[in-house]
Amino acid sequence: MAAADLTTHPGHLARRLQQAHYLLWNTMVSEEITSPQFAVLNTLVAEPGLDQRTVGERVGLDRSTIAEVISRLGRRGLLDKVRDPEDGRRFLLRLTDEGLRTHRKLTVRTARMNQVFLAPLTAEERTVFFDLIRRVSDAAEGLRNPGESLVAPG
Amino acid sequence: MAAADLTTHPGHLARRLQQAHYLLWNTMVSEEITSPQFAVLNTLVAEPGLDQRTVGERVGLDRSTIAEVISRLGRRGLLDKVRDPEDGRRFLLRLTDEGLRTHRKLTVRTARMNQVFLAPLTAEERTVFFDLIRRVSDAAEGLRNPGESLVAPG
DNA sequence: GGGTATTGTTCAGTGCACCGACGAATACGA
DNA sequence: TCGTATTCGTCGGTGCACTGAACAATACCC
Repeated sequence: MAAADLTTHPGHLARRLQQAHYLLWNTMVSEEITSPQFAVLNTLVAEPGLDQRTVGERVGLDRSTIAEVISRLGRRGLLDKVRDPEDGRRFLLRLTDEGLRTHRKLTVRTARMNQVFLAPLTAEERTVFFDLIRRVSDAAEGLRNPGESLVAPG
Repeated sequence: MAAADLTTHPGHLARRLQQAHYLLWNTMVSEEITSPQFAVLNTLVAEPGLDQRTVGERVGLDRSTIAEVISRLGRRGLLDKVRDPEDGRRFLLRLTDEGLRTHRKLTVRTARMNQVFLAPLTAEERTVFFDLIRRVSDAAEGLRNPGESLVAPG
């Protein structure tokens, strides 16, 4: 059987896109704080006091991964975890002052980086770019829990 | 400072897209062979006897990562490494019969998976989707080695 | 109120992905 | 030809990402 052309394989393209982003992030935004870590900071700016699982849901990370990311942010002193007094299973998360400062600083740099990253595209193309990726991702995500947002199951 | 909207951040979208793909791959293609591993098999079908670094270049992986991927494929008996008699630094890579069989089987499944993954998009949208992602990735990759493919430096 | 189910977190295991440093082999230049 | 530079592969370290299993706390139902 002949070899396939990887440039028409969305998975391959998705990986390359993420690598390209990773690279640019490292040079233009931060070598310490990663993009997923920034996503967590950003979520906690919008909604302070969320529990760990919900933060993971917001940024699209599973339980194990979000636990590690949060542990790193905690070690760096960017957020605090406290047990929820109303539900002993949860930890409530809140940014420290240092965490807020870091978020503010990185927000500026991230905006600059996105400009560079998207520079090859026109304004209309960027809109299409976002729309197409979101539609594909959402559809695949929907295949994960069949019937999740449909009528109540049997 | 207000929190940013992650749905307009290409890095966040790229990560989500790759996760969605990873998920679908796992359920529709293989739980043992991953997408990067398939990319390596595919490259060696097209160009048997490549050395490790070149394979990495073809699929977009750095030396460390490609070494691990190839080591796993070797452990599974899907490829062989032999020292290049003409250049003792290199290992030449070649698929085993088992590797060829695996590639053939996964090629079929991968095509099916891509159909499902891209189902939300029309034929024209898929073309645009590929084009936009490639342009952004290529441009970012180009920022990595400034002047690499330009006129001779200095 | 007590047993069962669910939920939040953690842990172990696997795999991708990067960087920087190292050793071995080769290529090049004085 | 000899020394330096480059190149290929490896190794150690960090971080993301998933699964499955374990554990504790809570919720629910008889």
